[in-house]
Amino acid sequence: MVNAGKRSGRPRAGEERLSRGAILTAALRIVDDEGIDALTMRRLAATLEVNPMSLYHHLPNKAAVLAGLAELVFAGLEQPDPGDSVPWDEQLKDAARGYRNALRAHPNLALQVLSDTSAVSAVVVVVVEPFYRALDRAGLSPRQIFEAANTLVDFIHGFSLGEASVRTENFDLAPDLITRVEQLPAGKAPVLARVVGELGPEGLAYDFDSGFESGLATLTAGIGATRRR
Amino acid sequence: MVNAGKRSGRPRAGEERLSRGAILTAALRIVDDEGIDALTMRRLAATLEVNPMSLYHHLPNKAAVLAGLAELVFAGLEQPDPGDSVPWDEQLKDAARGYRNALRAHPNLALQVLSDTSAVSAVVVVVVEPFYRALDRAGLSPRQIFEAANTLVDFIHGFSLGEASVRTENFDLAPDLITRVEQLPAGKAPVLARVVGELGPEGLAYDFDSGFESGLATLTAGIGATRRR
DNA sequence: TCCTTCTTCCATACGTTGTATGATTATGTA
DNA sequence: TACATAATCATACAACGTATGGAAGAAGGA
Repeated sequence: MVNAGKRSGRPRAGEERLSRGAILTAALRIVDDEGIDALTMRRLAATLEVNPMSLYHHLPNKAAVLAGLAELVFAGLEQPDPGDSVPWDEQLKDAARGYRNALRAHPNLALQVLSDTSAVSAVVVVVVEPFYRALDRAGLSPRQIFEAANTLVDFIHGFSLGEASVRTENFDLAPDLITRVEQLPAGKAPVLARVVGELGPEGLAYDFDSGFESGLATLTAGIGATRRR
Repeated sequence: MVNAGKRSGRPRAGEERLSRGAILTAALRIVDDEGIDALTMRRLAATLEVNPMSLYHHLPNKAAVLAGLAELVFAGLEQPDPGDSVPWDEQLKDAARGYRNALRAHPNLALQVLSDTSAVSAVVVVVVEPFYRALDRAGLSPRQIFEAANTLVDFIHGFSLGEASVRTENFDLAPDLITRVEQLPAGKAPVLARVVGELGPEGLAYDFDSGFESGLATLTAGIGATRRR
C-alpha cells in the first residue's frame, strides 16, 4: 500500500512535527489524564500523529521519557521564600508546603518521580535551599542542618507517596482502617482499637492538609529542641 | 512433537506441583535475587518447572502475585515490644526500627509494597500497635496519637523508599550531591553550598543508620513537645 | 552547481510480555 | 458409573519496546 497522505523522509524546514519538548508535553498530558500505564510509545506517537519510531530521534528510549517528565514537572518550580521577615519555623514550613504542592500537582507521576533516584536527587538539590536557609537561621550546625533537612524531605516523600496512592486509586482510608481493625484478632491491638473506636469514622476521615500540617508541627518542634540542646 | 516427559492433565493426588504458597515463595526468591523486573510469569513458571498458564489456577494474574508478595513479606512480622520497662520514646523508636528493618529485608520489593495502597494499609494496621502503645504511654490524646503515628509512618516510608532506591541502584549519594551543587548557578543556593562545602565528602558520606536515628530523635523530641503543650 | 553527510521522518519486523481459550487427565461426589 | 470440577499443558493473540533500514529533505563544502 502506498503512503496514505503521510509523507516519509525528512520534513521540510519549519514543518518538523516533533521536538523533545513537544513529546514530553504530550506525554505529561497522557499521564495526567489517564495514568502512567496509559503512556506507551505507540500511544504517545499516536497523539502526536507520528510514527512510533520517530520518537527515538529525540529521546533514546522510554526511560528517558519518564526521566524527562520528572524533570519537566519540577523545571519551573521556584520556591517562594518568605525570607527573614517570618520566624525560621514558618519559613521552613512554607518551603515544605511548596515541595509537597509540587509533588501533588501530578499525582500519577509521584510514584515515578519518587522512585527514581537521580530524579529525586536532581529535584532535591533545587528545592532544598529554603530548607537550609531556615535551618541556618535556627542556629543549627552544618551537620544538624543536613540531617534535619534529610528528615524533613523523607517525611514529605513518605507523605506524598501515600497521598498520591490514595488519590490515584480513589481509596477511602477511614472505612478501610475501621474494617481492618475489626478483623484483627481480639486483644491483638488494644490501643489501636481503642483509639480507632474513640475517633470514629468522622475523626478518622483523613484530611491530608491537616495531616501534613501536623507532621510539620511535630518536625519543627523536634528541630527546635535539637537547636536548644 | 510429543510430550517430552511432561504429563498433561491433572496430576495424581499428592503430586500437585503448585500451590499459592509455593508460587509466592519462588517469586520472592526471584525478586530478591534478580530484582522486580526479572519477575515474569514465564520466568516464574520456568523455575517451578511448570507451564506458565498453570500459575493462573492459583493466582488470578500478575498483580495478585505482587500483592501476595507484599503480604508474604510481612505475614510473619512480629513487633518486639520492649514493653513498659523502657521510656515511651525508646519504645517508640524500637518499634520504628523494627518496621524499617522489615522494609529493608527485601529492598527490591520496597517500592512495590510502598506504592500499593492496600498492601500498605494491611501492613500498617499490623505494625502500628507498638507505636500506639508508646504514644499512649506518653500521654497523648487519641487524636494526637493518630497524627503522631501517621507522621512517624510517613517518615519511615520516605526514608525506606530512599534507602531502597539507593541500595538497589548502587547509587553513591555524596559525590552526586557535590557535583550537583557545583553545577548550580553561583549564588543560587548559598547556604546549601556552604553546608556541603563544610561537611566535605566524608561528612556527606551517608550512613543510613545514623540518618534514621537522627530522624527518630527529631520526631520523638517533637512528639514530646506536643505532649507537654 | 553537485556531492556528501546528517537529520527527521516512516515501514517493517523481532523478541518478550500478560493472558484468553481450549484440550487433556485426574479427583470427588451423586 | 456418570459428571462436574480441578490442575495441568499447548497454542495463540494483542500490545509492548525498540532494532534495522530506507526515503526525503537540509546543510555544508567542493
